[in-house]
Amino acid sequence: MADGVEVRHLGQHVDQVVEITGWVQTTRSHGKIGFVVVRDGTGAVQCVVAKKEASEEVWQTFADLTQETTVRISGQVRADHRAPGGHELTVTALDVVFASVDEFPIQPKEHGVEFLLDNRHLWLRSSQQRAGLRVRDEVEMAIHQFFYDRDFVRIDTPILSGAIGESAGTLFETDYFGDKAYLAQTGQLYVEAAAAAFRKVYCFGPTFRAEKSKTRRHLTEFWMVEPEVAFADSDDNMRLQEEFVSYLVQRAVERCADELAILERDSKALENVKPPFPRVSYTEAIAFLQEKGHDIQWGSDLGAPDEVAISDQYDRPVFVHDYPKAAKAFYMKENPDDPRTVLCNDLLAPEGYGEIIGGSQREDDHDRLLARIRDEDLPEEAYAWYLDLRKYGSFPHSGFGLGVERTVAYITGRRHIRELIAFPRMINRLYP
RNA sequence: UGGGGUGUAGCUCAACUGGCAGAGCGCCCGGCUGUUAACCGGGAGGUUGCAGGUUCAAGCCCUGCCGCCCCAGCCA
Repeated sequence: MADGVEVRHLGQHVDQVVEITGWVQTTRSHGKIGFVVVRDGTGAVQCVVAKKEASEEVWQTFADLTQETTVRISGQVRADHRAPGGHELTVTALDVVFASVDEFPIQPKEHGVEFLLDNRHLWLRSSQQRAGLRVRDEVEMAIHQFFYDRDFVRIDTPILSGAIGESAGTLFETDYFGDKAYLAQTGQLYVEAAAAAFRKVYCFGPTFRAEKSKTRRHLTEFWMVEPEVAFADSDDNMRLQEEFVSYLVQRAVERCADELAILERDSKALENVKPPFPRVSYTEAIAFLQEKGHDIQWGSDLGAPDEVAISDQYDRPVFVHDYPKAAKAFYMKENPDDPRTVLCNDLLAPEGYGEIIGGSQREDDHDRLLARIRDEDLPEEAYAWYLDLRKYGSFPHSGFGLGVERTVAYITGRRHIRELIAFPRMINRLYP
């Protein structure tokens, strides 16, 4: 088994006889010549069986193949322009490793979304799904590389916690030895603590929101990367974000050209994604939207159509910064130049992908933070340790959270973020 | 939660004004030596989401319920 060849390396074995293992993607039979396309996880190759040249046994095995049968094939590698991928295999031996005992549900044709999600465990084998998840893998590797290269320390934050986070109504509750525990909806508060230990830190992991959202931009379980930097202000924070997002996008463009082609993503739309990104204050954004006829007043949060109208003005992601205090979380630092607002930013991706980052400078003053916790009626005891960070050598610091699925959806041009996670969790989907 | 849409064969969809429930793909059988979601001929495959109602007659009309999709809100 170990001496087999991966399909992606077939070009190095032209005219040699090699063995491959994989799954039957399609078969086409013509009476005395047959074609079987085999996918091995690294690529797909067309294998040719000619009745005149193959043994009776090989011919009969070929005739019985069905979609997704697991096979082991030996054959001679030939360069042939008629074959997808440029190479094909002239079959000399063909063995069924495991039969595909029923009709494979997912056929090479259109299917409905519900059916595909019910069969997500099988849908993963499709070329566009494979391509999307490959880009995700590249982006995740790029995330770690970016921060490792800049001396950030990765901190793995807890998934189970007491009541702590942004707003209580959207937490998944679970039993914890007779007490209530909640699934994390952010690692931010914990990386704030770690920032005083390592200066530059980030966490990366799943996060859970019990929001009853039913949009193409929401999952109940999604992955988020959250850097936190000591002695960084809001402007430093936005500079880090534009450098970070540009790095992720360019990494995918450079290293996932094949995948983006399979996804029919025009990478020209991504080539402009380089610093600096445009910056629009919330107050400027409201003026712009009112001029465009949107029904919106200073003080209310931006809705999805508002965000689209703003991001449509630019060829790369755009920052909207310094939102009204009331529209944002309790831990954000008040803007000294305009106390109605806090030092924060969203990063809006182009083409209607919406908010891929939310970030802010954190409130570093103990008494102001305590006042905000009381204003919002949050359980003070649960935040005692968080307030401690402002008692023992407080420090200016900023950070942000980037949603992995939204970012990869934007990069790949997929409409719905549920395709960019292997097993999406949504309000009405816990299977498979 | 609100607005809009939708539910028919394993899958994707048709079925005129209420009048015999159909096609393509997949599957099975047969044919074909260069196919690219091959093609040609034949076959099997149905509680039209569920429960009521109107009617000589309901996939189609009415009422209720359920599922799903899209949009909005919430957010990354």
